[in-house]
Amino acid sequence: MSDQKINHDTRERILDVAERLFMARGYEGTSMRMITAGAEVNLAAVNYHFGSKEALLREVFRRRLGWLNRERLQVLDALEAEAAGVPLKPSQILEAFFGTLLRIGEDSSLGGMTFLRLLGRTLTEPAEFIRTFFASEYAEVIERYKQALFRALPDVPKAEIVWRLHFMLGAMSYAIAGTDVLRVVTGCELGDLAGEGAADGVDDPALARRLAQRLMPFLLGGLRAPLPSGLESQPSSLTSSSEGDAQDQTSNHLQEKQS
Amino acid sequence: MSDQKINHDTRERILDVAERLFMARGYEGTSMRMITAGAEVNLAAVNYHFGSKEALLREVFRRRLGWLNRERLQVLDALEAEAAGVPLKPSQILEAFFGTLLRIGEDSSLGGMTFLRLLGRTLTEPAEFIRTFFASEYAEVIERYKQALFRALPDVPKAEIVWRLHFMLGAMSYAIAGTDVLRVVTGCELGDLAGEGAADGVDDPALARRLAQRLMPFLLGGLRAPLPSGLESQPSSLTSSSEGDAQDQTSNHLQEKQS
DNA sequence: CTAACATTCAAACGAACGTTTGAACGAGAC
DNA sequence: GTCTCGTTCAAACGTTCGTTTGAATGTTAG
Repeated sequence: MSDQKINHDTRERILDVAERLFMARGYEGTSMRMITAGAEVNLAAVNYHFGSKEALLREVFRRRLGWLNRERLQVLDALEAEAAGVPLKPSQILEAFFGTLLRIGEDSSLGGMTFLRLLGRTLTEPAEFIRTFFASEYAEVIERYKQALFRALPDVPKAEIVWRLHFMLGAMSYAIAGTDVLRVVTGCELGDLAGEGAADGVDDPALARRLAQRLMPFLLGGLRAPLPSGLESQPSSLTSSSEGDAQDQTSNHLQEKQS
Repeated sequence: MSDQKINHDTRERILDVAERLFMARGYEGTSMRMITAGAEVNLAAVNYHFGSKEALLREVFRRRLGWLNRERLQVLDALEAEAAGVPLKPSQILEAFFGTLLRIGEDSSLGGMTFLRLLGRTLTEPAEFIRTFFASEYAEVIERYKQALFRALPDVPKAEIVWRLHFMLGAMSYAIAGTDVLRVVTGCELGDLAGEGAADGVDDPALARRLAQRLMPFLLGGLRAPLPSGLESQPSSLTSSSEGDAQDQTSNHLQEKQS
């Protein structure tokens, strides 16, 4: 078992190029010939090293998601250990979840903005095997953070928390991936958008920091918004089961006390 | 110019099937043979009636976006006329923008949930011509609502408003399109999620209503969240130009007074 | 009837797709 | 030297892609 990294040069070069191309053109929009040409390797190299195009995509993500999942669980563990039984504040949980993610964008050895944008965009890829893969990769972490949010907001219906977690994931995913729609929104008249276009453009690692700074307050505001009013007066079987608890509040159970 | 709807049967059937398939499998993942087989027309029919696959996709959207753009402008016009110079409340603007959109999901003649999900998913399609098309289709409406938000929140930096508009678009797009990630989030332990799975599943028009009810408070909460703290102390040239105004606030300029 | 027209059809086009093959290469062990 | 083994290579595999063609069809007008 000396060192098995005899020829990881080709492998890594393929992974790097695939990561960039999948980000820019999507899975179906990227051909093996684009990848191998970009990596300056033979066409057969992908199938030799990874087996198939699908397996290549999985490996592109596995290379990065290991760190992300580990770090997210670790940060949450540390927070909960430090709290010693006291429920965490929602802001702490969001910071752990989204802050850890956005740190990827600042560190090119973790994938940088390229992988961050790939991650955001791939969550909406329609291909079946991609969604299956992500479901299995994310399941444990999502579950842990969901439970943490349940404990942090005991008076909020769990279904509401799940919805809002979903909304937050969407805002983040979209914010990361959608440089184009952002340009549509901004470009109409406001081309300067606080540093956009400065430095290295969309690959600027500082962009991740700025993004986090903007995104976190938005997410927290959304998570702690007042509950929808007509929630309990829904006509049909809105509450199918196990939802009879704590559904009759109207406003500020969501305020976390400012420390 | 008698009536030019001699044979819109084939056209409409193709558009319906294409809409559904583009939603389920994406643009690149949908072949002309799937479309024509599903619509039970000849393979050449698409090229005969629409010219190309790209033109077909554009027509799929044009068929629906006309109403949406018209309605959105009209609702905003009505609101501003009624207000007679007084700035609108953010909640009114969001209701006009997102409420109009979500109404599509309740009305199958406007496209229903199928088109709504297609719309959400297509915003993140990587193909160049799709983004170009959307940019031109959305530009006017986005600009109008952006300006309305600027007037509604005069003390908030414009760049911040643009960012948050972007976040809101993302949360909505994702919430609509992402039934799968939602299932990952929910399916872990909470399979009942307040009516999910009831009635006709994801195509249930009532889902749009429930979604709107959940989404609007979240978006409002995010839009009116406190501004990020370290905004003005950014090291590099964060404010490149025309951003010297009203950037030094910290908290509650965003509260709209409750009426 | 015929002529003109819009539409449908089966068949084929060339290009691009992911994958496989079998020979060639090159370093290390014996 | 030879043999081995991991890797690279050019070439081809069979399939599917979007598009085009030209004849067949049905409808309408003169």
